[in-house]
Amino acid sequence: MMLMTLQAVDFYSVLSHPMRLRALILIKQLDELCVCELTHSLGLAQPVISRHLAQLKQAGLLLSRRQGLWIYYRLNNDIPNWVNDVIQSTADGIADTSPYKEDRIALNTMLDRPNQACC
Amino acid sequence: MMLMTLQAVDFYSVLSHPMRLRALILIKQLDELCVCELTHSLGLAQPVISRHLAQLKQAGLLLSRRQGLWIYYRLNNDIPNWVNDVIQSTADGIADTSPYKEDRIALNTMLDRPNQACC
DNA sequence: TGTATATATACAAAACTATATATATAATAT
DNA sequence: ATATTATATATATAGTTTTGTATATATACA
Repeated sequence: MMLMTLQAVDFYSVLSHPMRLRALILIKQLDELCVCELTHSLGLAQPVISRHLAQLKQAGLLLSRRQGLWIYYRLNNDIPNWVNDVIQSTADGIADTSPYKEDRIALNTMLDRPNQACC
Repeated sequence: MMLMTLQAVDFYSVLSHPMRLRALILIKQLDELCVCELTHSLGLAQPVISRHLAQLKQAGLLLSRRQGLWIYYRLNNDIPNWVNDVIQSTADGIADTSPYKEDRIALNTMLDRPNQACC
């Protein structure tokens, strides 16, 4: 598998939008989320989140897979080490602050998550 | 000294411009640089670099001091730990690649740097 | 097949960001 | 004082990014 060449400035640019940063932090914590879960957690219209996820994917930070009707997004691990370190430090630094903490809570209060064991 | 409250998304935003990232990486390596040294190294018009430096300073990443006619910019150390880690990882990851490497070379070939011992 | 659901994309409008140019400020030197 | 140099800021313009709305695609299921 070929290592992604990710320019530093493209990395910073793609995370310079509040919703993209929130999506990345949430996905990092939950491993994999579908578009509807992100739409619910972040309170965004569907085309908006789809476009932001497309940008994160195109930058090389996310990968996606389809499962039935749902498309699941997860972190790409095939990124330069320094990018991985930066994402880790950022998540460690901010995941328990607002609005990232509340995004996790919003996800947990989502009633009809696909593929979640009920009760 | 009061710890800077720096929002993650503002941090990513301010580094999402190629010239601001280059300026930060160069300043981190050289400890302190004046506007004319940055103008020379990055090949920018003076008002352009001044405005970018103002943005880095306003975000809390840089501090400045005047010495005679020159204004010197340096890293602010009074930033959240995770921000410091992110800057360190980024610098370690990219400082020896283009165009950051060449920026250092351009600085070294600057003939009339202020306050540099001659020969 | 047709209908429903999840997601993606196109396109125009709105919001935001960066730049060029001119001018202002602040220190120094004569 | 006046002139010079380094830097900062204002303003108009140009360029880029984001959004709302509508539409397209892909799968599931009757």
